[in-house]
This record gives sequence, C-alpha cells and structure tokens, in this order.
Amino acid sequence: MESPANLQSKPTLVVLLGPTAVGKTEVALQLAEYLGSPIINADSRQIYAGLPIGTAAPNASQLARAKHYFVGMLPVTEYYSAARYEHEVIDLTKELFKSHDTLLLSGGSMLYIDAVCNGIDDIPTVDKDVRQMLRDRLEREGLERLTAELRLLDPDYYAQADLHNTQRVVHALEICYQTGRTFTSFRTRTVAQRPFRVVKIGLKRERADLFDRINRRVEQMILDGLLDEARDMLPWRHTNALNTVGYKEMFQVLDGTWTLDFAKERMKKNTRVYAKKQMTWFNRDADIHWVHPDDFRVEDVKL
RNA sequence: GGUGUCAUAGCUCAGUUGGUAGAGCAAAGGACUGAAAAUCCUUGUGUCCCCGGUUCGAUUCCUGGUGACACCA
Repeated sequence: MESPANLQSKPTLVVLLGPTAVGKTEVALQLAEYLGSPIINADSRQIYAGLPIGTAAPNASQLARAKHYFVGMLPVTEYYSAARYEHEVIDLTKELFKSHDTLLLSGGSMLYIDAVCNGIDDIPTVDKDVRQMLRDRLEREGLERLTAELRLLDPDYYAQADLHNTQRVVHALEICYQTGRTFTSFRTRTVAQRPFRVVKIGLKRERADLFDRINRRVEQMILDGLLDEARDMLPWRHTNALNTVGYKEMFQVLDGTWTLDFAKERMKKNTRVYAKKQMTWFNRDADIHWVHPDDFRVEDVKL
C-alpha cells in the first residue's frame, strides 16, 4: 500500500474508454473542460491524417473546445505501432504533468491504452528488409513452412503461439532473424511503473442501443462523404492505416465490385463486430469504472 | 378453378434408399505485447408446414389440408 501522502503527490491519468460509437467524444470534451486537461487520443486510426469521416474523429468545433493530441497528425504512409504510441504518449505526459495534475486519455484502442498504462515489452523495431524478406517467403513458401521454422528458432514461442495467426508467426520470425535471439527472450511482460495513477472510466450501453447507434452513424458517414474520402485515399489503399472498417468496404464500391448499399451493410456488420471485440477486451479489465453515457456527470468522477 | 413443383436453423439451401439432420451466410463467445478499426480461434435441438394413415419407428412413403411459386384455363 502506498501512503496517502504518496497518493496525493502522484498526478492522475484519467482514461476514458468504451466501444466505438458509444459516445466517447462528447463525454471526453466535458471531462477535459472539467479537469482543465487536453485530450490525448487513444484511437489507433484517428491518429492518421485524412480520415476524419471514417474514423469519426472530432470535428472542428469539438477540436476547438479542448487541445487534442494524436488526432490527424500522421500520414497514412507512416509506420506506426503501439510501442511508438507508448513512447510518444509517455513523453508527452512528462511535459504536460508539469502544468497539470490530471490528464485525460480517451479512445477505444485497448492495446494502445494498455501500452500507456502498463508498458509494452522492449522489442526492436523490424527493419524494412527483414520484413520484406519474410513477406516474400510467406507468399512463396506458405505459413506452414514458416511455423516449422519458428519451431526450430523459438520452441518456447512455438509452443504457446497461435500458429494460424500469420501476423504473430511472421513477427516472431522477424525478431529472431533480425536479432539472432528468440522472440521469447524479449517477451518479459514486465509491468511498467508509471509516475502517475490511472483511473479508468468505461462507457457502456445496452447492445441493441449501441448497435442502433452504429447503424445510424454509418448512414451519416456516407451522407458526410465517406466515399469521397476513401477515393482520395485510393493510392494508399494497401497501407495498414487503410486496412480499416469503412475504407475496406468503400474501396470495393470504388472498384465496382460492391454496390453502395451492400457496402453499407457490411460496414455496419464489421463495425458491430469491432465493438464486440472491444467489449471482450474491456471485460477482463477489472479496474474499469463503468457508466452509461447518459448518466455521466463530471462531478461524480472520483480521482 | 385445373395441373405441377416446393415447404428443413434468423436467411439461402443440402440431406436422410424410413432409424429425428448439416453447409454457407447471419449471430454468439473467446484470444490478443511493434499491423490492434489489425490478425486469429471456438460454437449448429431445429415443432424438418399442419391433421391423419402405413410402419416397431415417419422429417423421409401415402391421403387430406394450408401456404408459396410456375404453367394451363
């Protein structure tokens, strides 16, 4: 147990989270105004520039209500990761805590939030060449050959990895090749000690209610010009940033393979699936204080 | 009105030479450490349209209904 004095002396990071379309943006603004804090975005796709409609990023008037960080600041062509996000956010909080007792982080990307709250293992960033080499080999030789190789290079990880998950298998091999060490040796899963306390507030709605909001928001995105936004991004459609609900479906429309109506329904479905995946992750985090957005009162927030 | 075809999971359909059934999609649950709005895993009991008949046993065969579709009047 920490002494009360220590608790007092530590600044606080308030984390506002919840599934997509639950109503985070408005609550975040109220909280930011109440706490006198900027908003540090924790939505992995809102970070990119040029995707305001499809990622439901805050609009101009919302951006004017509070200083926002990590919104629309990264070209879609740029490589990004949870680890880089962790470092950048931690650096930012070091600066901001000099003038704030409390900061607000808001978003729905659990891996990013977890990286900030608990840290992420220090694993080298993979070189372009190594990545390309393994991508080529994956294409030519297939996943089975690579998993067989992983068994030799890192038997421990092989034993516990999801061997059907191409991303995981390839990444483990990338690290083995690049470093000459096992991927496992980097996976210490040490929980970082942070110089701030974390208070997590989760926004939650009845599933039917949330799904209804998702469906309506998709319709609105289309009216707002999502198709044109996707058209502008066509040259970068194969980047990771655009491997994203909303854009994937719009690209099919632009290719002429799907009708807009069909794409809209797929987009709704994929967004619902995404919201469910978010909830699955949230459910195992016992530190989250849940509240319905309609019942949220900033005065009730206990710090 | 007549003839024919069809009726099976939320949807589209397969199947059972008579021993109560299974695919795709949808849906639900889960995993997750440098791609995370990504990637991956798991899950199928349903009056087999209804009443009766034949049969040890009918979702399957038969009579009669009901509904849908097609063709003929």
